[in-house]
Amino acid sequence: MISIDKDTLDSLLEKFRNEQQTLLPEVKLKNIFLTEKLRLVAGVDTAYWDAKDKTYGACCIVVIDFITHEVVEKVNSFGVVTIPYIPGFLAFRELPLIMDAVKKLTKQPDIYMFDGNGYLHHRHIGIATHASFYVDKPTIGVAKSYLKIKDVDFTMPDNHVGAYTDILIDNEIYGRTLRTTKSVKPIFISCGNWIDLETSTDIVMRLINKESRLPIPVRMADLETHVVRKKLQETL
DNA sequence: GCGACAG
DNA sequence: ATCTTGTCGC
Repeated sequence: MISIDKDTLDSLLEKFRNEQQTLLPEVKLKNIFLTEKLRLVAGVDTAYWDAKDKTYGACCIVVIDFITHEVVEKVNSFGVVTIPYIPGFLAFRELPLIMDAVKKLTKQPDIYMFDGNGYLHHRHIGIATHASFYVDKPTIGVAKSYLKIKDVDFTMPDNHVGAYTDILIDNEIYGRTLRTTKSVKPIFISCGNWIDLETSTDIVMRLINKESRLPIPVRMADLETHVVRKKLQETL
């Protein structure tokens, strides 16, 4: 339902590329925290629907206790979404609602996990990395499918929990596939910012249960967006 | 023109 | 992402 004329879209893309280029030098793939001290992990996801010739979005953030896996807090935001989905520019579509939700948090997460890529991006600024500069916390990218970069495919990991294969492009590790559940498609993990890939993988694996191949915070945020959307479709 | 395409 | 039921396999 989103329609933008070509010139407007082109100028937007130009602006988006510049912002990604500007942020790139600030990305640091080193931990700025101790895993042993992690307490609150946030999962972020967004759902969409069309109504009245407009596209709406609902963003949910679920904060989980890293040790007990208890839900510590849930917040959401919603509204009209005007930026279309463009592969490689997901952050520009989702960040507005994400930040509206972040502002409602009363607890401050130690780390955020996003539904999408981080460093595993043609310019290394996928949504997880991009969002880190706005939430000012370490982030991890967790994607359910692979967005091909420079025509490089990924190698399927072995069929056992914890198996992984790194995604090497131009002699650099962009991210990795990770088998979180046996006989289920792997997910794609990548650093967001201020964290390394080993730690990202470790944190994700420690938040997996038999309910889903996705880590608990992201899975719960995903489910929550569906609940919120249904409620809003009946109300609004 | 055709295929690809995080969410 | 979203539209959608049953069904094959571990």
